[in-house]
Amino acid sequence: MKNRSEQLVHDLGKKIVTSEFAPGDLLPKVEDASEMLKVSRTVVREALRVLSTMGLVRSNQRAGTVVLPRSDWQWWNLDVLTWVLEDDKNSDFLVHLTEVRLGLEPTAAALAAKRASDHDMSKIKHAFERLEQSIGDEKAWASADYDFHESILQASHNDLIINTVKTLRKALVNSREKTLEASKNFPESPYDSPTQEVFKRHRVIYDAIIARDEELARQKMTDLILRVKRILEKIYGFQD
Amino acid sequence: MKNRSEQLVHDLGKKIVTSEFAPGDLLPKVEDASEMLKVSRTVVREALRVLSTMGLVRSNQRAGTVVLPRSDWQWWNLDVLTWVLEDDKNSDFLVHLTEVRLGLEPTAAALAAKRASDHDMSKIKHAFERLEQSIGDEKAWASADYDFHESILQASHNDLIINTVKTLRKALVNSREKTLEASKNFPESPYDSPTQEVFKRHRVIYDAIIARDEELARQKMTDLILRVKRILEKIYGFQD
DNA sequence: AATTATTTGTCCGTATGTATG
DNA sequence: CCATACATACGGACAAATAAT
Repeated sequence: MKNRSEQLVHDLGKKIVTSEFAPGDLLPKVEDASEMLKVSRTVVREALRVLSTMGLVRSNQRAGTVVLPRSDWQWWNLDVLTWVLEDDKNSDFLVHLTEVRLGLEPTAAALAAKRASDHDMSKIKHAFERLEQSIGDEKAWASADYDFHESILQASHNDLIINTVKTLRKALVNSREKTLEASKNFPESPYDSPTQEVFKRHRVIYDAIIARDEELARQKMTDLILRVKRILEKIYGFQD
Repeated sequence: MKNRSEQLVHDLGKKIVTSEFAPGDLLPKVEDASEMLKVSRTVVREALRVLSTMGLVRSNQRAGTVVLPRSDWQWWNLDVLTWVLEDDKNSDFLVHLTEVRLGLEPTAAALAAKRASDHDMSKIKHAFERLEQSIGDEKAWASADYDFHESILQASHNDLIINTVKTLRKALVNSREKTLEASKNFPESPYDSPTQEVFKRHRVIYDAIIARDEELARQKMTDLILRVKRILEKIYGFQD
C-alpha cells in the first residue's frame, strides 16, 4: 500500500464489499472522515473519487456520499474482485466466476486454434512441454499450468478477453490460500494437482490447438473448466 | 459532465485512448496542467486518481505520471469502453467485443434456461410478446429487443455476467450512431432490423428457454450473435 | 417560492516524501 | 550526501448545488 488515499480506498472499499457499509448507506462526510482517520480532506476526497470510479459509491452535493447497489460495482476491477473473493459470504460467487471462465476461456482456446501465429504456437508448445515435465511436482505444475493457459490466451489475439481472464486469474491467485483452505477436506482440489489424469486433459487441448481444430479446442477447454465447476458446486453445495 | 475533475478525466482519458498520449508518454506535471487548464491542482490530482483507477496512467513520485500500455487498461469501465468504441482506429475492436458476447451471452441463455424462476419466465414471455408486436416498427423493435435480451440476462442469475453484458450493451448504444453510419452502405445492419426472419431467430431462443433446453438455448443465441459477427467482419474487412 | 443549512466542489499557500542524478 | 524534481499531504477559505424548512 503506497500512499494514504490508497490505504483509505482499501479500508472503505473492503467495508463496502463485506457490507459493513450496505448499499444505500451514507458514508461519513469528508470533514468527519478526515478528522476521524487523521488524514487530510484531500486524502479522503481522492479516496472517494477512486471508490466512485470503482462504482462502489456516488457523491452528491448536499446529500453526501452513498454506497451504490451491487449491480453498479465494477466487478472487473482487480481490487473489487479480490475483496469479493476474500469475503466468505460470497461463496457462490466462485461458481459465478467459473461460469464466466466457462464462457470466455473455451472461446479463447477456439480463437487461439484459429489465429495463433508460428511464434504463438512455439510458445504454447514450450509451455506444454514444461507442463509434462512438472507432473508430480505441485509447485512447478502450478507455475507451468499458469503459463500454459497464458500462452493460449495470448494466442487468441483478443485484447479484451486476454485482459478479462488475466484479471480473473490474478484475483483467484490473490485469494487462493483461503480457497485451498476451504477445499482441503475434499478429495479433489479445484486447482489442478499434477496427476497424469489432469495432464491428459491438457494434452487434448494442446493437440486440438496444434491441429487448429477450433471446435475441439473449445470443447476440451470446456471440459477442463466444467470439472472445476463441479468440484466447486460440491464444496459449496451450490445448486439448481 | 458534472464537475471539473470529471471533465478533465474525459479530456485526458479520451486523448489517451485515441493515442494522442501514447503508452510511455509522460503527462504534464500537476502544477503545469493546473495552470494550463485553468483549474486547481486539486482538480488535476483527483482526475489523475480516477485515470489511475481506470488503469490508463500510473503516478510515480519524482518520475511523474506516465501513460500505461493498453494491456493495463480497465476495459470494462464504461467510459473507457465508450471512448475506445468511439475511436475510429479501433474498428476491429467491435469484432473483439462481439467475440466476448459470443462467449458470454450464449452462456447466459443456457443459465437462464436452467435457473429462470416463474417470475423470470413470465418477464421473458412478456418481452417476447412485445417483440412479436414490434415487427416492422424499427423504433419499437429496438426497445423490445433490448428488453428481451435483458430479461434473459437477468434470468441467468449470474451478477458478474449480467453486469458485464450490460456494460457492453450500454457502450454499444453510446456509440451506436457512429456504427450505424459505418454500416448504412451495407445491406444488413449489425443491429437487428425488425423483419420476420430476424424475429424467427428470437423465437427459437425463446422456445428453447421455455423448454428449459440449455444446450439449445446456448446454440441459438450463438447463431444470433454469430450473424452479427459475420456482418461486422464483412463491413470492416476483418479476417483470419 | 424563497431562504437557509449542509455537504461536496474548488482554490491555493505551504510543507513533506521519495526517487534520481 | 546533497540538490533537484516531482508527487503527496495538509488545512483554511470560499463557491456551488440541493435537500429541507
